[in-house]
Amino acid sequence: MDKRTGKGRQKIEMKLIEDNEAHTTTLSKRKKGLFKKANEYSTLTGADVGVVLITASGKSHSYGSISIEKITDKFLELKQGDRQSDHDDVGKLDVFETFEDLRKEVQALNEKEKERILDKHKLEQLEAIKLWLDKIKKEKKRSCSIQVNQV
Amino acid sequence: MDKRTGKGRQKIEMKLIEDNEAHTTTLSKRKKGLFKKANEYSTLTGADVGVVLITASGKSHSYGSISIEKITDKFLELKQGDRQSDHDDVGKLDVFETFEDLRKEVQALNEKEKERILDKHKLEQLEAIKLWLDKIKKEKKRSCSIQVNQV
DNA sequence: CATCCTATGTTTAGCAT
DNA sequence: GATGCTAAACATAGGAT
Repeated sequence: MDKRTGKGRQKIEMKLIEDNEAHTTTLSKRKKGLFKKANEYSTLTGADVGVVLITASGKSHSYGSISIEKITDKFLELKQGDRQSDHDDVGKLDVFETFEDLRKEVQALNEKEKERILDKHKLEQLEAIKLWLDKIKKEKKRSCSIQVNQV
Repeated sequence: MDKRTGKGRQKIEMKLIEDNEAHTTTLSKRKKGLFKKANEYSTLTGADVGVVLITASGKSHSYGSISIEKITDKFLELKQGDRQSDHDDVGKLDVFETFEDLRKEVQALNEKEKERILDKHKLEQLEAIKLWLDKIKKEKKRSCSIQVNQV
């Protein structure tokens, strides 16, 4: 057979694709590629890396540079004892820090002078929540995923 | 400077590299790329995907993706104020208990510049990571079969 | 530190086995 | 399903800003 008939990689739409037979291979390849990237990152940096996939059908698959249990334990441990929040040295979004900040602010609002503390900054934050909710309401379709970059 | 002097991507050895300044950017890029792959996989398959990195220095970074429906459901559920629920992490209930009250005040002051400080992205991240953690906890509770590939 | 750029290494969509 | 192939899409090392 002519080996030159390959069409080469095609661009695909970044949205939910049916897990039909035609796509099964592609998805399998991507999972493999994802785990490979995780492994490479671990190798290059020496970091412990864990990847967990929970499929729509409820099956879970994971990759761990050590065991995924150890990864999750470590992670939860870090989160639990995390008050100092010094887990971000590459400028990524610190979700927990953000959350803690937000929570503290809200508690402060509850206990103290709401009007005073409810300054422009916090208003904008809350406004963002509102905007997000509105946005979600509009987006009825799934195919969207949420990203998290944490500490 | 001549823009055409770029050397292009070079092949690197797949081994631990020192996290010196020269490599910091590269590693940061790889982390970003890894998370992007995870996001793409989630988008294409609809699976929930979580990635955790724990660096040698003990700092953690993570990515998580969850379907927009789950995010929405969870968020609305939290908004309703289920105090008895066990998804008890870092006091998020406090946040949502006061959310409605605060939101009203926000609405009253609706004419502020909207997207500047805490963008909705961060909140999405916040919710997603917490949901993922909840999911992991549940998995651990049920002793659900998480497949592990040790390397 | 983030981001842009280039050139090139790597991944992978679509087919076929 | 896994593997092999091609070629286009994509990721990224090195360097500059």
